[in-house]
Amino acid sequence: MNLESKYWYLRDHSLFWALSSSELKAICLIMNFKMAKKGEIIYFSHDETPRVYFLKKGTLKIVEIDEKGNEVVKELIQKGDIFGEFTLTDTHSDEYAIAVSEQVACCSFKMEDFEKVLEQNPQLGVTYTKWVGFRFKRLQNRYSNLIFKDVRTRLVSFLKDWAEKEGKAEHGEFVLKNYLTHQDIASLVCSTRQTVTQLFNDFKEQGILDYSRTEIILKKGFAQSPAS
Amino acid sequence: MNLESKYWYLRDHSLFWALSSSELKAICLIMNFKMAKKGEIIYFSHDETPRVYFLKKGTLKIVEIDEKGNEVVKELIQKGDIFGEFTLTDTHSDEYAIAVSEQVACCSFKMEDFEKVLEQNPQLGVTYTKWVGFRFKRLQNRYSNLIFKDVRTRLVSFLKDWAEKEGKAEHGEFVLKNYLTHQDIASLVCSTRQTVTQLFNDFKEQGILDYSRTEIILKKGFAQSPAS
DNA sequence: CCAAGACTGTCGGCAATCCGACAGTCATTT
DNA sequence: AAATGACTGTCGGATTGCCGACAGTCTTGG
Repeated sequence: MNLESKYWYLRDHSLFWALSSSELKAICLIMNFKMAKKGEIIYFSHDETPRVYFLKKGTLKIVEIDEKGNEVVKELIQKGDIFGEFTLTDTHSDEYAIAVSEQVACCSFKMEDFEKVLEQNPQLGVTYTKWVGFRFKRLQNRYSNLIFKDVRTRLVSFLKDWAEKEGKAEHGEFVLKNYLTHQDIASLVCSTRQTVTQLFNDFKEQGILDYSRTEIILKKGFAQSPAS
Repeated sequence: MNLESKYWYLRDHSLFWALSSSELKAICLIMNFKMAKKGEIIYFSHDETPRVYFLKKGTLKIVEIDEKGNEVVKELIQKGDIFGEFTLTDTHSDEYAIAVSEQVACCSFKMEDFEKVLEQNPQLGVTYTKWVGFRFKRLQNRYSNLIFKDVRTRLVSFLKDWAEKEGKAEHGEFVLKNYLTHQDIASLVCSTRQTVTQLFNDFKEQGILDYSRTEIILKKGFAQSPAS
C-alpha cells in the first residue's frame, strides 16, 4: 500500500487528530496496513513481534483457546478500537484476532516503534493513555455486569450496546446484521450456547425481538426489558 | 507537609525515576499528600475534583455500594499502585477508597494538572501508560478467573497473590496479617460470606491453612492446592 | 443437487453456590 | 463487667444456569 493512502487512513482516526501533516507522514513510514476477509486471522499474539493495532474498518473478535480446546471470545473489537499489545507490555497470552465482518482493515505498529512515537508526541501520548483507560473502563463495566447481573440481563445489555454501535434504527426498531453465532454471543456474555438460544426464543415469544441467522431485530419493547 | 518530604516521597516511586531532581521539585508543588488511619475514607469519587492517586504506604480498598445498599469491595490497592481517576477520564461512579491497614499514605494530583505533567515529560507519559495497561491486565486476569474458575480456586489464587505481595515467609509457611473480613474477601473473589467461611474451614481441616481474626497462615501444602 | 459440516432448538438432570436464618464468638465502649 | 455491635460458623432449601444428548435446520462446496 502506498504512503498516500496510509496517510489518509491514519488521518481520520481521532487519536491522530492533533498531529501536523508532516508528523503524520513520518508516522506513516513505520506503519503497517492489513486487510482481511471474514474468518481470516489478523494476528497470533505469540508468534509475531508484539504490535499495537487500530481497527479502521469492520469488526473482529479476540479469541483465546481454553484448556479444553474451546474457542472463547474475549472481546469484540469495532471500528476505531485499539487492540493487540496496546498496554505496551509484552505478554505471552495465546490470544488471536479473527475477522467477523466481511471486510476488515487495520493499521499496526511495532510496539517499540509506537512507544517512540508517543515519546515524541506528548499530547498524543496523553490521548493514547485515555484510550487505554477507556478500555479499562469498558472491561470494568463487563466485570460488574458479570457480578451483579444474571445472564438474561447481561444478554439484554449486550444487545443494546451492539445496537447502539452498529444497528440501523428503523421506525423504533433496531436491525443488526448478525455475524455472530449463539456460541460467540454466549462467550461474550459469559454463558452457554443453550442458554443464549433459550433466551432468544423467550424474547421472541415476548414479541420484543426477532431473529434469523443473518439478522437480529430489536423491537420496540426491547429497550424497556431489564429483567422479568 | 513540607516540600522536602514530598520530594522524597515522590522520588522513590518507580514512576518518577526517570525525572531529574528539578523536574521532581516542580511536580512536588502541585502534589497533595494525605495520611489516613484504618477505616478512614480517602476519597469519594463524586464530591471532589477528580484526582489521580499513588499509594505510598499501606493498603486500601475501593468500595462501591450496590443497589441493595451493600458495600462491595471492587479492588484492593497496595503500596505503589495507582488509583482514583487514573484513566484520566472523569466518570461519575460512586466509589470510594477506604484504608484497611493501620497507616495509609498517598500522594495525589488534580487530574488536569497531572495530564500537563505527562505532556511535559513524554517519557513519564509512556511509563504511566504502561501502568494503566498493567491495571488493565490485572483486571483482565480477574475477569478470566471469574469465568473459568470456581470459587474455591479463585479464593486459593487470591490468597496466593496476597501472600506474594504482603506475606512473610517463615520456614515454608506464609503469615498474613489479616485486615479483611470474610465479607470483604467474599466480594473480592466474587462470592458470599458463607461460602468463604466454609472454604476457610475446609482448608483448615485439610491442614493447609490456619487462621484467626488477625492472621492467616498458609501452610506448606497450600501452594499445591489448585482444586479438589 | 446432495452430502457434510456448522448452527440452532429443546429437554431433563445435576452441581455449585446463593440466601435466609439463627447461634456462637470476639472486641469495644461505658 | 455488661452490653452492644460486628464478625464468624453452620444448616437446609431454593435457584440458576451448566451440561450432555440428540434432533432439526441451514449453508456451502463439490
